[in-house]
Amino acid sequence: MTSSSSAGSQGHSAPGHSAPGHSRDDLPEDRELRLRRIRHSCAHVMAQATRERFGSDGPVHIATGPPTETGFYYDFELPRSVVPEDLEWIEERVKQIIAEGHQLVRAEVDAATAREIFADEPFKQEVLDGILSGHLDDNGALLEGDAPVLSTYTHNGFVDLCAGPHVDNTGDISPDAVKVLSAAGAYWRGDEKRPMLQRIYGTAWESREQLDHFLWQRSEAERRDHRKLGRELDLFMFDQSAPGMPYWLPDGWHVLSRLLEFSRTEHAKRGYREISTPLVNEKSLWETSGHWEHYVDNMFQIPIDEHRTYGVKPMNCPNAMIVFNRRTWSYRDLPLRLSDLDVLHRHERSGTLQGLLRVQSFRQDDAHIFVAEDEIGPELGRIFEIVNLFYGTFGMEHRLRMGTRPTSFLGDVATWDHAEGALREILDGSIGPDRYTIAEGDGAFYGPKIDIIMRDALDREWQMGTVQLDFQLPRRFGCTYVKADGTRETPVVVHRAIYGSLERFMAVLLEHTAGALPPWLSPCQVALLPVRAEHEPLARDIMEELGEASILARVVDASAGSLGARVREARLQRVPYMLVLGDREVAGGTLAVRLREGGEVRGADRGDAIARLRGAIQERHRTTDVAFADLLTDVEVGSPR
RNA sequence: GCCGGUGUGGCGCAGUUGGUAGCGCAGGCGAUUUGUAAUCGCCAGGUCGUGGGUUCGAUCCCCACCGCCGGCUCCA
Repeated sequence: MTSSSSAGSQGHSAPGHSAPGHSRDDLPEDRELRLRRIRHSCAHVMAQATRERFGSDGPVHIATGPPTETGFYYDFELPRSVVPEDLEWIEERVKQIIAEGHQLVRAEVDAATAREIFADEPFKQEVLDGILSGHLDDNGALLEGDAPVLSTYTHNGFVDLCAGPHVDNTGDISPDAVKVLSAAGAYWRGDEKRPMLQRIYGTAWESREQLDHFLWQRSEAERRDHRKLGRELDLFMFDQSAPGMPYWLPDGWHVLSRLLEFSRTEHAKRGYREISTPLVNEKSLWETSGHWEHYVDNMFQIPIDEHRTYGVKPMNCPNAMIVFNRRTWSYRDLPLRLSDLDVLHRHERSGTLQGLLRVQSFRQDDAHIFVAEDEIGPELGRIFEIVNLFYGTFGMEHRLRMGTRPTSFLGDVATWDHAEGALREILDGSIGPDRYTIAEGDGAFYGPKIDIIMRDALDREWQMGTVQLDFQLPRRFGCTYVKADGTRETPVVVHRAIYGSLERFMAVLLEHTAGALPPWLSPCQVALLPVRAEHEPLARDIMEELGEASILARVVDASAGSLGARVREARLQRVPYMLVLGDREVAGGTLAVRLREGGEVRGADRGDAIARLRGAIQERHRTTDVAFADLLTDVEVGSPR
């Protein structure tokens, strides 16, 4: 896990915000275990309450109910849909049962007894099938070794098949630290071909304060939702006629363009050459690439007549192969680095779109590198230098995940082992052995990969950048280069994107910064606020000087409202710097600089202040205070509002 | 695609037990010329997501479709 501070997304005061409810010598693992026990037990209690609630309407079948990172859920097959009143009722009942203080009694049972106890529970029978066959645990995951012991936990007459652990007594749980949150559908065993069950989510903590803190965090997340910020800051929009296809508005497009510009500049320095290729290609290209076989469901198709169909590109790689194949290459030309920032379209199943996080049209800072097999390692090193530069620049928390050979794969094991070894080596060297995870079998079918994972405001994880090794596409397209001995060899292709989808990156960036973008990305970097109309000439004069220093400024005239109103508006728009211009500034020839992150410098030398603004922007500082730190007497760190 | 919810002026929301709708902010106009988070007044703006059905009459009831929200599945 690579992390560092983010621009102003922290530092709010909150109910119970200061280290909720655990002492200093309290080990994190102990706390985790206690929470797991509480939550797991809450799931059982909720299952009992739910059965009571729905029992009169028809049969209730319980499935499984594990603890989660912040709470718990339980899956049921119910005689009718869950409505909000049900959740209220269930929550009250859960609290009641907890308060009654029931023992949770563990019992080990043999298979026949277990079958008997859960005779009316088809899902439990299936769980038993799995456990007894010795292959699956109750989440359906593969197990190693002997079949485990079967155990049940019973409280208040409610029996559940469960390995535990649980609290000893429901009295160990604080009823007012438990809340039933929501209901949603979920497939049995996560398999869309199996029945849809109803899942009820809840959250549970050690204390009321911890619960309040959690709920406060959720409301904060709502405030930082990039969709909301996109509207408020007028960055992007959607229209019903193009679901999941963002319209980038002037300010939003400005930000996105700066991101692209940064990418272009840094890649050009490193030998990447940018290309742009057709948006649509005739179907035969997609047949060659294998997309028509493996990816049609995600492709927009354009039928031209009964003989021809075009496919809108969901990826850039096939066209990169075509570009490569236009001539003969020597080993001296490798690695050949072709970047491509074109728009891609992927048709997604309805119900999966999520603001900018999951869209149907987007662009990637994509590149395809044609490389000789023995050059993979060094090239990966160069890629991770870019990764570190980018993610260091934004200072956003992320983690890396390596995906290894899947069960169904192309090519031979030796090549895979070699590639995985190269990836691992580069990760250990440039990131650190403990700073990435391995997802066994999670690689692409054509090669292993490393993904950059980030979290959104609601703590959901998203794949951002990716680095993938591909041994298959160059083969399918007959790509070759001439080796020193005159023979031909197929190059390996490295697919890589650093931001990943620019749209998704923008979403996460907005949520991490709560809209307070780093000044170098801001569509307006400085707001010039003349106190009265007579100060407007000074404002225009300064704007011109800022313009010469490549600083984006806007004058907000006095006619736009009181100074207070204009300051408020500038803050809501997250403008990084505000210059209030009045009599004092006219008289002294100085500037009063107010910083978005808090703090103000009055009487600053005009030339010096502008130089500092320019420096902060050019150096891509993440917050406004860095460049003025030595001048500030009272710096508050925190996001606006 | 599946489960549940939802759709009223640019945004955030009321509302009509069925008789074609209001509020705040934003916007326009006028007054106010203001030293760091909202100056005051007036005005304008909506075929209540779309298409069917029931009804004398539908924004409200029913059906279908579309979008959006939360999950599941899938994924950058």
